[in-house]
Amino acid sequence: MPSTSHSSPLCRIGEAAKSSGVSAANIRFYERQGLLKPQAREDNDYRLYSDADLHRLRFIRVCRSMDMSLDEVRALLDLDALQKSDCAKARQTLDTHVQHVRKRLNELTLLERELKALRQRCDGTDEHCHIIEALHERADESLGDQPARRTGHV
Amino acid sequence: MPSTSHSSPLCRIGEAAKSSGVSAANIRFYERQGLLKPQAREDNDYRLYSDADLHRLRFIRVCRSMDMSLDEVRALLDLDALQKSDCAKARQTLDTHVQHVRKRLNELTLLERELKALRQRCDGTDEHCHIIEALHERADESLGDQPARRTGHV
DNA sequence: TCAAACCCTGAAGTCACTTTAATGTCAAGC
DNA sequence: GCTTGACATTAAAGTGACTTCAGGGTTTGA
Repeated sequence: MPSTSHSSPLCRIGEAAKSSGVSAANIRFYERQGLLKPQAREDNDYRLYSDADLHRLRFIRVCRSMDMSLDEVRALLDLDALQKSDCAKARQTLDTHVQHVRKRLNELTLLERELKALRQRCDGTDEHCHIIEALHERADESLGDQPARRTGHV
Repeated sequence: MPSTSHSSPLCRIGEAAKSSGVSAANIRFYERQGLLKPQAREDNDYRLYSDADLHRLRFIRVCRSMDMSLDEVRALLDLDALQKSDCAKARQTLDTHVQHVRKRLNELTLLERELKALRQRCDGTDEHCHIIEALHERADESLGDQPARRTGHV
């Protein structure tokens, strides 16, 4: 039992995981990353989370669900802790992030168009596979152009 | 007079990198992953790539630029090597991939909308930062809903 | 009493790379 | 002959955001 006192709503990591939608392993990971510390530990070293902790955890999850990097989330949390609510910085963080998302969105839109075109070249009516064929053609075409690599982010 | 000898024009890794847009370190990485082997080695152990190798490398790059995983690329290369041109499997690989891309595209479209809305809540005219405020609200709202995690792919 | 379900830690695995470190090769210039 | 610099080699570690595993300890309920 975490605590017999009804006025302290502390919960263990499993409960925290369930209520936040973040896995226990992930919560521990966030702790190692310095994003979240349980308010207390039981005698047996079990982590105990307060409502404020759970809120912070959900805050992190909301940001992550918006594809912000942990560094961006950290920035917002720190900003928030300053209590100054430095609006300019928060807006900048968000603007930068929106740009990332938009860039990736454009890339994917173009990509979907390409894949659709590629897919249409082979509808099964032909003996020969035009998809692999088309990829070979592209490999030949791409003799001189740019790398066009992914960032891994967004 | 053009040479009648059909000696293949082999190049070293730096040249291969330049001509394919894939970094030398990345080419070595692909080799470790079993995707590409240089046709030969010099006496000093320098890798030597043939035109066919370079084509294969560009094939890989084209697939990667379409966000296929290395496993998907491997599948296509293997399929191609079978010479059977198993169209059904190629189509399946592509269809699965298209689905990934589309899913991610939808996610990002919704995300952009959310971020725009979030961004609009704070235009600097107010003292208090509504962005962080809004994130806190969302954290409160999200008490009961699903994790909504990313796959890391696409 | 005992098994299932929970918790702990540290370490390794994932993906697609990049970076670093330490070493080897080779042509050009002094 | 010697140095400089651009290339090449390897193994190993770092990246981000986690997950999974190994090997324990603790709690809970039948």
